Amino acid sequence: MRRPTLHAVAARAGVSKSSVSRVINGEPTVAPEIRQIVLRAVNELGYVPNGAARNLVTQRTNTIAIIVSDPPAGLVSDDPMFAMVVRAASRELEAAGKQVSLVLAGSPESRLRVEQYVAAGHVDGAMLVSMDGADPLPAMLARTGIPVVSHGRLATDLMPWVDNDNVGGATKAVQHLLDRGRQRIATISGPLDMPAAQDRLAAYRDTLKDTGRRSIVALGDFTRISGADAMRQLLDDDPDLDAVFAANDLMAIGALRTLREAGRRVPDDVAVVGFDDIEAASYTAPPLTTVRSPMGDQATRTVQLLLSLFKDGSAEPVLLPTEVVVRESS
Amino acid sequence: MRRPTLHAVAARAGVSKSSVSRVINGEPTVAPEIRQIVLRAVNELGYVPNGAARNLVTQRTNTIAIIVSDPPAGLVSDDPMFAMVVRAASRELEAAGKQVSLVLAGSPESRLRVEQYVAAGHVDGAMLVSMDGADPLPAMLARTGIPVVSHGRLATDLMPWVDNDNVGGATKAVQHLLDRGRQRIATISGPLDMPAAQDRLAAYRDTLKDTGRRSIVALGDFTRISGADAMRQLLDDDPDLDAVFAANDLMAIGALRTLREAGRRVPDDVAVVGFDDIEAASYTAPPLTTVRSPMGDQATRTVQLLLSLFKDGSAEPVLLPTEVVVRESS
DNA sequence: CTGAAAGCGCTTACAG
DNA sequence: CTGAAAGCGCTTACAG
Repeated sequence: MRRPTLHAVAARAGVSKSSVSRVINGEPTVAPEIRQIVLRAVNELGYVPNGAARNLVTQRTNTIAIIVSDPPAGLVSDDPMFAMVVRAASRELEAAGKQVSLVLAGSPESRLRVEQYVAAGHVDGAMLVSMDGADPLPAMLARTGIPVVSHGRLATDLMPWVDNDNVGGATKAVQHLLDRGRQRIATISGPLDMPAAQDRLAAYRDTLKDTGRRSIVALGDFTRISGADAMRQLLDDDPDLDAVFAANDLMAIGALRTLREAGRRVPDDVAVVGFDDIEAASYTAPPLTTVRSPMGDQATRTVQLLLSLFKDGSAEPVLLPTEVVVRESS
Repeated sequence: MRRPTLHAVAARAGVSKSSVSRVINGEPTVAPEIRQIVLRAVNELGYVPNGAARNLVTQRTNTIAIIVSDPPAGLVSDDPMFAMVVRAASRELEAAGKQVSLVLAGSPESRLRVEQYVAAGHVDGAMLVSMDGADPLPAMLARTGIPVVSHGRLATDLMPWVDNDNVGGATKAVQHLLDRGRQRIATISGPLDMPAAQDRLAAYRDTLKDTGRRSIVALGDFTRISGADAMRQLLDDDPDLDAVFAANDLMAIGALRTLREAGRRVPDDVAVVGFDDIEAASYTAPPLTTVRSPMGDQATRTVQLLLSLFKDGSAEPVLLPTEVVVRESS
């Protein structure tokens, strides 16, 4: 059995399709008795308007794409931040009556698919998540002309974004370690093609330089295992280090495991500070000192930015303040 | 500037719309020279077919909904399993040329929205994630007549599903603790309206009963904090317990924290076993013994099940084998 | 306030 | 192999 159409409802109610359409869309210029009759017919037939037909004629889809730049290795989507972002954004979009289309753009081919998808008019706007500096996707999407925002600062000035104050947060983290009297403070950096990693590393370097200390840097990719590996390398390079600032909590968790295996006590021998304040940070042994963005949901704000873009046609980037949450690891 | 239409391409190429359509859709019955001309016009104009128009006429959308039953508290989406499921499913669907529509259905209102959304023909099929036994959504969706599968066994027989062998896995976990010589084995259960939690608890009870031991049960909701709380309660109830089987890794992580705070050594005083083998299980102190489904991606299989449903019209439930991964916590 | 008509941008029998 | 025509199911000026 086919689904009933507007035509069927009109026939049953004995009115024109125009009137049915008006009732369905809640237009005020409909006589109460007609509204009644139509609503009854709608209920009796279980009518639901066809989405494709509606999209075609209104030229809108009420759908927003969440486009996540997830490398083949799945670095991004294994991060608890990914789930938080997707959830918070979904909620906010649902509250605004929008549908969510999730697109994981990993390979170059899938990037092409994304472009086609957007160009086909499937979505009214898009939110980019976790784009690295070299990614061609932001430029592609900006070219399509639909409203786009980025969750996370972009290297280029293609669209408004919402980000944590990475520089401020990392500065506070390193300052905290200095305040604790730590002398040899190392860092585990994120992948340097990502602005967040760049900012956190730069802040680390600058803060140490102000005190005349030298930087001790190992490179990770924001995963636990990379943090563990980087920590091992740092201990090799400088066995006397007494503190490490990891550019995110996952790498800090990896570093904690390496320190435990190496017999270093935390925080007695080595203090550890992370970044993000994911839920797991409260459950490490010892619980992890880290940097949190207290304004809460960057993702929620990103969605709001997108919505304001629809309303006002333009929007300014947003930088959310960050703060150190001191626990027992430092 | 409007986007170019099929009509514009036809005009530029000097052929009919039919021919352009055939070229776009790769139909073989097109003369090579016409194909050339059309493709050139497509490129010159940057033509991309309008998705809504296509959906309307073909009565298909090439879109699959991933519908996640996420309670207001966000229990599900904070779970690393959520991210894994979404990622694996997205990949598999993309490989099959499908778009992904992500729907988080928490409140009763949003369930209604989901029904409308599906009834509006926005998706060709759906994959349900983490439905509890009382959820009306599966029945709703089964009624719509579109192909639907469930990631996780359903209490009712409404659609095919893919699940881990929860009973087998939990049985092996408890057996493992018995083999280690543990005498008083407690469990932290998941929420009992979820089939996975029911199965794991039942298997725990049955395995212990076979040895004449009594069950020691505390209730959690699959979150870390609930595991921590439940562990505290278990220690109150039975200070002499020497092992605990948590129904998922997150609760096991919470239990580890409580044990640490209570001064119990793991595994010397209390052995701990989890379930799922999430990445974090390798990073706890000590690393967590847990149950893994080695066939890997339940989500990938669920998508494959859905695709086979499209092809064959029917499909059988799939149960994936599980195995214990022994680490240092037991 | 209501209805007939046009049109959104495609695909797909049907003739030729 | 190609094109003219119908039609997918809606919304929206336009008359009345």
